[in-house]
Amino acid sequence: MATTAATGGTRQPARDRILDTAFRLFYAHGPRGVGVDTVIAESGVAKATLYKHFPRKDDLVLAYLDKVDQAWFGALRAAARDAGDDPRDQLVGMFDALASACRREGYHGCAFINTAAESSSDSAVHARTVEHKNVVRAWVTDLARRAGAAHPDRLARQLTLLLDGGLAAGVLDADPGAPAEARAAAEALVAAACPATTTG
Amino acid sequence: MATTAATGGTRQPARDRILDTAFRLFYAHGPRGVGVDTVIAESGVAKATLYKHFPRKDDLVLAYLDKVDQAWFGALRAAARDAGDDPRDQLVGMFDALASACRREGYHGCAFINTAAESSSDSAVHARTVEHKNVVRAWVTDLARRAGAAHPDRLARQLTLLLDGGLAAGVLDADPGAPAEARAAAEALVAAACPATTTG
DNA sequence: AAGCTAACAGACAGGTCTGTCTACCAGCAA
DNA sequence: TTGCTGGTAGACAGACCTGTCTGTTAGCTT
Repeated sequence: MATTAATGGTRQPARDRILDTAFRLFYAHGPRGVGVDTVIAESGVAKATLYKHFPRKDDLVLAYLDKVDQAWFGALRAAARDAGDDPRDQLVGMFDALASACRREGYHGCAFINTAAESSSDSAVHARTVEHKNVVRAWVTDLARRAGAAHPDRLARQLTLLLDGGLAAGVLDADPGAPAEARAAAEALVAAACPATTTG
Repeated sequence: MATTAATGGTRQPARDRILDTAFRLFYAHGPRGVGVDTVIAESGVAKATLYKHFPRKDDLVLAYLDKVDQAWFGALRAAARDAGDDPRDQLVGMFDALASACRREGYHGCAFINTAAESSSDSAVHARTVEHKNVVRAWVTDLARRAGAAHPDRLARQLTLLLDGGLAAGVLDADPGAPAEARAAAEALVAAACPATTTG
């Protein structure tokens, strides 16, 4: 009857179980749509334990956003890396991360945008969202610079607009038209902004 | 002390007052972030009156979305019309509606995306959002066809992606970089997709 | 064996939410 | 006068929310 061995062996630490559960529930219903009690019940944790690791619900929400940041930014970099060595291909290749995200069961759009939508503009959530988007855009800008874009910051802005638009549109229809067209548009914009130097 | 003449003359009908208040509050905080009691207090209406016109809160939310649809779609068409007679200019000109929306005090992103984010995928809100986006995209597709685009549906998809991306990004930074760059990207995509026939 | 840490279990307070209900009132038409 | 329509005012039920608190237990270290 030992609780820590109930599932047969070493269980995940309580903090990880809380965060994993919050990640799943918050993404599906929005942080405001999930009560702390539900997180507690589904993660099999005591209330005091949750409030020990995350004194306010907002702390849990921020930790959730950090987890999302790692996952999404990681997926973007992986997709770019898989596209080859040419930075121009990488700029287009990162849209593969968008396509596979939209395909995923239970896809519900950009967690940052969704969470920021239910928060005021001076909240910590809003600030964290701005920061996330800036980090991603800075990375894309660097890629655009290495791709030889005339105005790397402008190209990066355009591509991240397409990315955000694709994240939003991916919720609304099941057909993969949006991500595919986002990638096509990115190809056109990259081609127009980056003079081809290596191949004709 | 006559209540109907308290503001000095004929007051707006109760239904309009409710809807106007809901529009303002729902957009600012999200429907889930605004209680029915707040709408009642701020619109100066009795609870029974609100529930007479909108039996469920969800009915009020849908009416709110319809109001948003009229406003936003109307602004898009007006911006396109103001851009001149050439459909290619109109495709780019509609991005002026995005820019002025983002500039507006209290801008908080796309009401449809924000509301859908806090609703489940089988909700009426979700369906209404899909419908709205489809109507707008159909209109853009028609514009693209008249602009002589090789693939009007593809161009329309790309442009609406930029539009949605711009709506999302406009919440996050105050500087007008996003809408301006969305317009610039639209120009490039339109130019690439529509062969110039009238001018050289 | 003793003590510490981390977790479990769950009651509780105080507030907010939606939606229903009773009771009253003003204006208008028959 | 009578009755209808549309509105006001606000109590109420029942559920749910966050956050606090008391008490217990398992495992590790010394």
